[in-house]
Parts: sequence; structure tokens; C-alpha cells
Amino acid sequence: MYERIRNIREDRDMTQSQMAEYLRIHQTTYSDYEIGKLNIPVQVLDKIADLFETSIDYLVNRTDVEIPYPLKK
Amino acid sequence: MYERIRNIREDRDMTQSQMAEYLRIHQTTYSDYEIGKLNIPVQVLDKIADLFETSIDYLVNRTDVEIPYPLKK
DNA sequence: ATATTTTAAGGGAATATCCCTTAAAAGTCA
DNA sequence: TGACTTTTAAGGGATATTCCCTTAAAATAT
Repeated sequence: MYERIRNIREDRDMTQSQMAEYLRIHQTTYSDYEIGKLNIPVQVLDKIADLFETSIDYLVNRTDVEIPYPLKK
Repeated sequence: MYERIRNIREDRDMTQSQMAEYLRIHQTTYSDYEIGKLNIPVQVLDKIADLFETSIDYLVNRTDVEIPYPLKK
């Protein structure tokens, strides 16, 4: 389901535990997100997009453009 | 919270009931989303972005660029 | 091979979701 | 202005989902 998030994470050499720590959630919860067992809250997508300097649209596979629009603030 | 979604909806002269019908949810649920009483699932944001031809990033206030990213498919 | 690291399954208490009814607010027009 | 209509939001509850825990499985390293 969220294949793209998994791919970016692996590209950047991060483990699920590191992601979980960054997001302040449990590793198993993060795993549930990647697998698609749980819906990823938009707040989480927001932080992942920040971390990987991309857009939520890219993360959820709405676009293939990886570079984000200019961010606010 | 989701001021921007409300604004676009009003710009396009749509009522909450019309949005709810499009999204196949109840009007009160849609209201809860706009108010920020409930988290908007990404699937819903996806459909709203489609309807208004913009990006999820714009809807959730990550960017001020209103045009959508090049879409997939 | 086995020890270590990383990821995923099972399960349950706590929480959030979604919708219902209905109330409040906003808009219409005589 | 007041009655009427339309639109939006509050209260509340059954149900579904979330999040984390423990632990197992899978992958990786030594």
C-alpha cells in the first residue's frame, strides 16, 4: 500500500525504529502504516514529507514528482 | 483547522451536503472534518484534491501553490 | 551456524470514527 | 421584521479503529 514510503525510507537508510522515534510512535505502529494495516494520519505524512523533503502527494502516490512545492513558513 | 478546505469549497459554491454526497459520507461527518473535530483521512483528502484540482499539500496548508502536481496514470 | 538486528503478527484496552437527531446559524423574501 | 428555508454544528452513542505490547519471523552480520 505505502510502497513509496518504504522505498524512500530504505533509500535514506533508515529503520522503522528510527522512523518511529522521529515520529514518536511505536515501531509496530510504524510498520502497520507501511504495510497499510493502519491508515496513516495526515499529521504523520506531514512529518515524513518534511523529513524526506518531498510532498504528501508524492508519498501517497498522487504524483511522480518528488520535489515539493515551495513550503510555507 | 482546515480553513483552506472550507474556503475552496465556498469559492466553488458547494455546500457541505454536496461535499458529503460526493464523498459518500454524512454531512455532519464532513462538518467535523472542516472544523477539525475529526482527522481527515488521506483517502478523503485525495478525493477533495481531485475535485478541486489541487494538491493535498495545498489542502493541508503545506504550500501556497494551488495548482496540482502532475498526476499519475 | 548463530547471534544480532529488523520487521511483522496477534491481541486487547483505550480512543476515535461516523452517523443520528436536533439545535443553531445564516440566508431569503414578502 | 418575521416567517420560512437552507446550511452548518453540537450532543451523544454504537461500533470500528488505533496504538502499543509481547513475541515471532525474517533478514542481516559475524
